[in-house]
Amino acid sequence: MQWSLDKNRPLTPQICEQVCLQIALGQLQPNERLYSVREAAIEAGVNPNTVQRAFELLEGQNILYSVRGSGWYVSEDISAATDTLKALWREKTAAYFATMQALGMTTQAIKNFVEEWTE
Amino acid sequence: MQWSLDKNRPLTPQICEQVCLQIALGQLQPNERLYSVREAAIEAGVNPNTVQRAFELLEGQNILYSVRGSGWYVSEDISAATDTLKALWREKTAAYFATMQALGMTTQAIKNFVEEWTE
DNA sequence: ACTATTGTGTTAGTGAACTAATACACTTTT
DNA sequence: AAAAGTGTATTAGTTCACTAACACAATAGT
Repeated sequence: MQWSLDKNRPLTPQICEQVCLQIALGQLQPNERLYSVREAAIEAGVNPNTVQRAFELLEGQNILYSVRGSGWYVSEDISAATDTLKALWREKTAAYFATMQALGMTTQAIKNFVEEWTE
Repeated sequence: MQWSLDKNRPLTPQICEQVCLQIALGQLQPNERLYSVREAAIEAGVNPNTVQRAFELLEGQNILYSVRGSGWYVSEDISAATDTLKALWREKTAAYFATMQALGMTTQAIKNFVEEWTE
């Protein structure tokens, strides 16, 4: 899997998010083995400890599980991953609205601004 | 002026943004004197050095100017402040779109999601 | 003139989030 | 059995953003 990490934001949550997304998109199947902590760290250009921490967080959410000496695997039930992804959408959007309101925009003004957005 | 600062984000840019907004809203008039660095620091619950750094950044953008021994003042021409505010809107929105796309959403999906948003 | 208040500069300390470098135990492969 | 690869744990170092505590110079109010 390929990583696109923003060096200016905390890496650990970014890794969590991208693994969640790959699972939700079906590009990582239930019980499929991930790259090892060391491999993924090299691939993502990040320290192995950071990957380890991210995977442990995902384990706590029942999105991954580990087998000592063998590797990390996608959980049998991927609903935790999709739920987390949806929660992230809401979270990021709420934060965006809060930020824009702090910059003097009303809810309706934000909606109009987004509607007219072209990238 | 009253401050609403999010402890979890860098304080300096937040201070800059809020001063910009107050100027753009006309609640700080051209050549009006701000609270002193020390006063503002107490008011915002922040270290004086942080306020100092924020004001210096705003000075570099021609939004504020300082008079040694006297205080900080709003620039005669407030267009820099309103320009900065609009730039911030674009910047935050671009970042939001980038984040949501990294979480698997298309541009159109984001627009729909925002349209239906209720807080 | 005196004093308080101002902007300004410097140095040191803190916490979070990583990086770096190991070491150890367990599996898998050979 | 041996070697290589794995998860896991620990300790130390780094960077960034901010806090903390001053010191100094210029202005304003008395």
